Amino acid sequence: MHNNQLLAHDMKNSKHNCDLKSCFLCTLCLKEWIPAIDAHRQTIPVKKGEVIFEEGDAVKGIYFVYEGKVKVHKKWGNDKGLILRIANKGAILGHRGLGHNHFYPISATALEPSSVCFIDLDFFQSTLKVNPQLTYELMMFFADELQESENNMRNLAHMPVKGRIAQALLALHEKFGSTKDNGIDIILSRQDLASLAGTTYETVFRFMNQLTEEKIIAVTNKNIAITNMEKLVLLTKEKE
Amino acid sequence: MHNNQLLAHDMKNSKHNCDLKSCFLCTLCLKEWIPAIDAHRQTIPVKKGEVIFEEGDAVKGIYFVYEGKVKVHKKWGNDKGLILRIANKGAILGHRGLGHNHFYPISATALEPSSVCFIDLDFFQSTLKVNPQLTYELMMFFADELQESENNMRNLAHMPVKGRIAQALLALHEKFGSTKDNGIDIILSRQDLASLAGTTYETVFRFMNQLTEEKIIAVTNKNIAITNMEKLVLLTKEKE
DNA sequence: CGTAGAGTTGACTTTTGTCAAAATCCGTGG
DNA sequence: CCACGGATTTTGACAAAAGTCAACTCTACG
Repeated sequence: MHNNQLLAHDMKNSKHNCDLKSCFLCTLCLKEWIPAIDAHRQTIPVKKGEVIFEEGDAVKGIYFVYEGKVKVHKKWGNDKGLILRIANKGAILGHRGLGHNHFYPISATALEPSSVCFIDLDFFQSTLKVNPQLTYELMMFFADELQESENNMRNLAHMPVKGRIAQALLALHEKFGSTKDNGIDIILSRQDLASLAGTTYETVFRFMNQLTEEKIIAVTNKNIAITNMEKLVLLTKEKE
Repeated sequence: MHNNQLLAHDMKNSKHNCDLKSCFLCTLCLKEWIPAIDAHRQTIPVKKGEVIFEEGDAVKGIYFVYEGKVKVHKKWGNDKGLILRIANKGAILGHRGLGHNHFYPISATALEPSSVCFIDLDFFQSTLKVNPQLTYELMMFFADELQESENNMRNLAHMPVKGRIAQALLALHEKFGSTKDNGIDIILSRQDLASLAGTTYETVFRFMNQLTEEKIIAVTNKNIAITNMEKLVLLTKEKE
């Protein structure tokens, strides 16, 4: 059903009718700029597992997630990595490519079939120039992201793995909400979960088992449900 | 000798004569705004070890470092912590207090006798409003900081302690340069070094010894000199 | 039906943190 | 100038946490 919306978007691009709430840019840009945005926008469908851009690529522009979920991650060696965040519908992507380094410092890979909107850098920067309010909001957004990132840094440095996994699960629950059967509304491989918590596959596996035995979570068919929020929260506090 | 400059600053604040290069705001603000800045600026001397603001404090404004070095850190429990960065002369401080959370997410503590400039939030925000260029630069600055922070995150997650310490030493050398006798131009307690590398006191201690034995660094009177840059760099690459 | 990738498990090693105790440095007041 | 108390430094023994490796199973999917 959102698909229709997207189609409408692409078909008659004379009219700007994307869901305002789902696009950072749209919610903030000037009314008179909207037709220009439509002309410069490119909607790109991405398959599950498809790479949208990769660490080291030259920055060509920025993206917005219209539909689906996209992981933003950094590589480490060839198998390991770290997921910095998961971009949901409406999120901005590739903004780390602003700044003075003109290569993406991170990769973006779709976790599910998704649809992203691409806006080339030149145009985006002109938009920023004519719209200080947008620049201001973007700055605030960066400030918030920086805070979050630094929180995560501290956790990574001092919280034991178990706590980090608990934290990751709580964050996912917070961010993606739950389905009717109370499961977190996202399906992640154990590998991705490991990358999110900054640990290894096997370690995640074992702790997930342990959490299940302790009836803190319940896993049914790849879907994780939190059954004892209090205990999970406690785990993030341990050793504080 | 820079002291004179600061004194001049305070004495006759009708004239704006701080070293432009040493103040983020000054280098970017509008000429006509400068007298207003002077009127709103407050130069504050801080003693070594003195806390400039603390995690959880309400955000009153932002700071610039005129002179000295200030660590920006997050607490964890009552003894441990994590140093996020060390602000040098000219650096902005407390900008993390922008964003939507109106409490500082971090603390700032002077590492040496320093002098900081305080600008209240209201005034700073009005400056941003009349000066989109400043907002833009600030956004870029945030983008850069975010990149750096996320780099550090990955390192914290996957680089072994030895590599992180090596990394920290290299970063310090890069940032603070060296004195004539080739030592890194900053004096840090082992505890601070530990917090910077995200590890414990004793671990830092042992590795510093090891690095000294391997003739990679040399420590004389609290001052650390890198004597074998190549090997140090190698340590940061291990296991990649 | 076979293969690749994800999940499962156990045994083992290494790294790193913790604790505790001694040694040393340093500023202050006598 | 010295003695004192507190902080920092130094060291060792030990424990726990977490990663590595290897093998085996399951499942989806062409």
